[in-house]
Amino acid sequence: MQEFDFSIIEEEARKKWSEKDVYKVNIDTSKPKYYVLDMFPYPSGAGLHVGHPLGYIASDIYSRYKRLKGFNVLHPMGFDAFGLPAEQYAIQTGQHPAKTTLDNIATYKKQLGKIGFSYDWSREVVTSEPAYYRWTQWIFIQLFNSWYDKSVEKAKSISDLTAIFEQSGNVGVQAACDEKTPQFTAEDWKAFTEKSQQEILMHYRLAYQSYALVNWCPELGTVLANDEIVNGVSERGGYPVERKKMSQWFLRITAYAERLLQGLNTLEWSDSMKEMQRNWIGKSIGAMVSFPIENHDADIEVFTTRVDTIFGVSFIVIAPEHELVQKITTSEYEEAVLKYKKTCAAKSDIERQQEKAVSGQFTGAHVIHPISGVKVPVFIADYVLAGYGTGAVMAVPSGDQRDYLFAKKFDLPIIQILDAQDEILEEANPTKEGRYVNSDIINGMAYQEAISTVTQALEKIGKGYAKVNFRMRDAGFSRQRYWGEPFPVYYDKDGIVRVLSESDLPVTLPAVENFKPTSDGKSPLANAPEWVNELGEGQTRETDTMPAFAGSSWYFLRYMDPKNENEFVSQEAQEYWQDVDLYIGGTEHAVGHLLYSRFWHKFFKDNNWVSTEEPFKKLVNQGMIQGRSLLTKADSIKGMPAGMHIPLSLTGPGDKIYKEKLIELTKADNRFAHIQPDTDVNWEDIDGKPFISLQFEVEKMSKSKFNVVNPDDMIDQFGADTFRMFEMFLGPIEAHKPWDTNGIEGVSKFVRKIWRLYGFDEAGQATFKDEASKDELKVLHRAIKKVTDDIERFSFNTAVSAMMIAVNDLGKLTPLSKTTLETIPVLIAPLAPFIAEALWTRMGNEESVFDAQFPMFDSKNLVEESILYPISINGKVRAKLEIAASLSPKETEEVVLNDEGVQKWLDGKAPKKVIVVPGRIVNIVL
RNA sequence: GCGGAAAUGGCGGAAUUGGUAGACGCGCACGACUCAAACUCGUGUACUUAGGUGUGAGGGUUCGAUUCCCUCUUUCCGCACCA
Repeated sequence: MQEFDFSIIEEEARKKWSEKDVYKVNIDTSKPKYYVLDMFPYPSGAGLHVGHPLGYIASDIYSRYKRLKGFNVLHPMGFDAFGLPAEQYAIQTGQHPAKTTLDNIATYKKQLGKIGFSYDWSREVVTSEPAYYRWTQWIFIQLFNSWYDKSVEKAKSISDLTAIFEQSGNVGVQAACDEKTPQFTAEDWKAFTEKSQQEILMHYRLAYQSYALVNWCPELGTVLANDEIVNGVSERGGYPVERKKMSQWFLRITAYAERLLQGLNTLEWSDSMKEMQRNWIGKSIGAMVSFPIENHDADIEVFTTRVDTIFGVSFIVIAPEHELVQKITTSEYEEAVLKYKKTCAAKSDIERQQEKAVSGQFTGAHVIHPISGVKVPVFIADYVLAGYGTGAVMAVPSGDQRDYLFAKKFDLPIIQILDAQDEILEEANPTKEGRYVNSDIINGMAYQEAISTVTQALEKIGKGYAKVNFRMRDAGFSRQRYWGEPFPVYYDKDGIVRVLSESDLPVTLPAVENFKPTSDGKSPLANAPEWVNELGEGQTRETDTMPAFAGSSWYFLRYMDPKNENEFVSQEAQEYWQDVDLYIGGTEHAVGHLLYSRFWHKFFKDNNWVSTEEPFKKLVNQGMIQGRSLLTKADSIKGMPAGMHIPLSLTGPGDKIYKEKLIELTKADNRFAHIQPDTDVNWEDIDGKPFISLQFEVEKMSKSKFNVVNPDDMIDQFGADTFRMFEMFLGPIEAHKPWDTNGIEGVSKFVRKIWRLYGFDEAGQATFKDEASKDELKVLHRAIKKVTDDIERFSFNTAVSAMMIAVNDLGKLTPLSKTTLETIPVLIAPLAPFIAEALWTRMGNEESVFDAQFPMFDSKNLVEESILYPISINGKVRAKLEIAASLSPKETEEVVLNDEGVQKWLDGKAPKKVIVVPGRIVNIVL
């Protein structure tokens, strides 16, 4: 009998696949298309650990399955190669990021190759290659040359807009634009200088430049997008972030806010993922209300979702940074207001969030209630955020807890406005129930009526209107970094912003010697003056670069037509491949990449460059594979309450570490250099050899925790098929689960059992019989049904289990029939491609197993007799009993309805379906 | 605080539409092979004294609930003074 050796069959299968170019995919209109996409990785220096391939294995199983089912499957892979780590590494080592990136890509491809993925590598995309990023730059130019027409909810060319301006100015234009855009007539427009015209157009462009408060990270020397900041510090590195006013590029994603929100309803994404995007977009329906300022010719505008509570307003609060603060503060309060503003400015965002104490300052100013005419004081307080709504709120202490606390502290009136509001002596009651009281024109009304009555009253006097507000901000698109796409932009001698023409693309990154930002916050590209000035005539290039999400916002389209030099994707390729049917990746991109991609895709749709409104139909988020760390207990080492991570190799017998090994570790790892083994450590056995005991913990895999498992080691030891199936076998694809190498033996055994079913003789011939027995067919078809169902519903762990059961059962029936032996390889091919190909070849097939047809389940094989049994009650046939397909007939020999069941049934109250088991009910179809 | 997901043996987990709870694997125990061990193979393995009890806790709907509804507890994830 020929022994199973995974290294031989893997080699053999690889050779066959590459000779036959099995994974090459082309447009084929005779077959339905299916597009399976992985979130492409950032090629970091650390390489892959066992957590990374989880999603790739799942997508590979599904695309192989779809292919065997007759679909033309697009399953590409590439690299998201621009980004901060490569640049940080370059600063530290002086190595060019292009080189380290290429090295890392080579490592990744080698690792991915071992696992046996069915990628069509001829379609590989690397975002940092000029042939790719020229199209990223091209898309930027298109965004720059577009505006958003709200009247038709669609992006249009900027030349359409200038035509309108020349005709009739901007009065009738419903555009997504800067709210401070001045109004002008056609005559005004024509009289403007070109520079002024360009400045006005900046208020409309979908890619525009603006001075704005941005998130500046001094440590990284760059601006960060909102989603790159976590808890007030940078996502990468955890450095503090401050607000700074800078000239920056932005993308007008807010124009698409409503469409991005509505589109979510059409997607097969997890609820939590959609909810995260909804929260980020943050739509709230409410009203704008203007409160005229006493003794000033100005109003304070507030946004509120509860305009019905307007008669409960007892004061107004504006953010300390609000632009009216200086203007309205009376001389009496000037000093106090200034002092308060200073204490607020000194606080970082985190401090401001953690600070729960109520604080604020009266400005001395008052506003007039627009309906009741009551005089109301104006305060500043940092619980009102400058960045949301108008940076001002109307305070209703009876209905809002923050307003309530503020009113208590400053001794302001708390007005009950609804009869259902009780207990407002203790806290605010935000109810919408009951009838309004103390509320002028809406007394006695209910919520809905009150809202519309107040809104209409405000509209009539020009002091308010219904308004939808979004929390989402426009996306900052400038980074002061080297390793990113240069903008196809320059400034002419008059300082006017110009984009290059398409024929000038790509704008390639210049060679620089210093990758650090300049001390005044300019991008490292400013260190290459020749490049900056090479256009001549006093023209200078933009030195900022694009953020990491630029290249990843459209890469999935490039895979459709990766070599095209004339278009970013051809019409033909795009019309065939359409969109991504299945997208697999982590949840960390919930509001970054996945939102920006949807935004760009909608922009492309407006221009008819793509044919779908959404890029990713179905999204599956793979969970994290956690590592098992060994660490010291809380009280073992002074100053390390969280415990100290210990490499497994240094532990003694049992879960403990001896003194000499710990000293070894403190010397080898400078993170622990401060530990004094004699004084800081509570040794457990001073008499014999001192040690401290350790505990296991399940946490994220990371080098610093010594809990990383390398997939290469696993594959060398157990083979790729075993590795793939074990990763799936760990649990549901979407769950977080700990890696436990012990369990891999079970899967390894299973692979060897499959091999043994073929009973290979000395000559490598399988032994089989002519006819399949009924038992054999039953086992086989039960497996076909279960594996098919499980793969369809992404339950790959149970699909592996189903195959294990089948192989165990078939093992008892050897020798098997030829039919069975030819079916098995195709059935397991998605899960274990190498052994599948090996067995397929050994059954005498020239072509690859992936050119075969996935086996069809035939229910005839599952039962021996008829599957319908009549049931009679009182001599009358009332129903037919259907045996569940997976049950064998003998299990349903005795069918008895219990008394209550029969009675309910006779009363006509029986459920539509009842399932009966031995001695009980199985499945009654009425 | 708000939103989302979840809680099942010693462990990872299964139960697809409300129908035999604990599949499959690990671990453990016993047996076969072996001088012996490892490997491999086989058998058993939720708890429990017969009876019974069991899917985080309590209640409800149902002939029947791990599954549906209500209340609560805990864990993970996301957002967080959003007016």
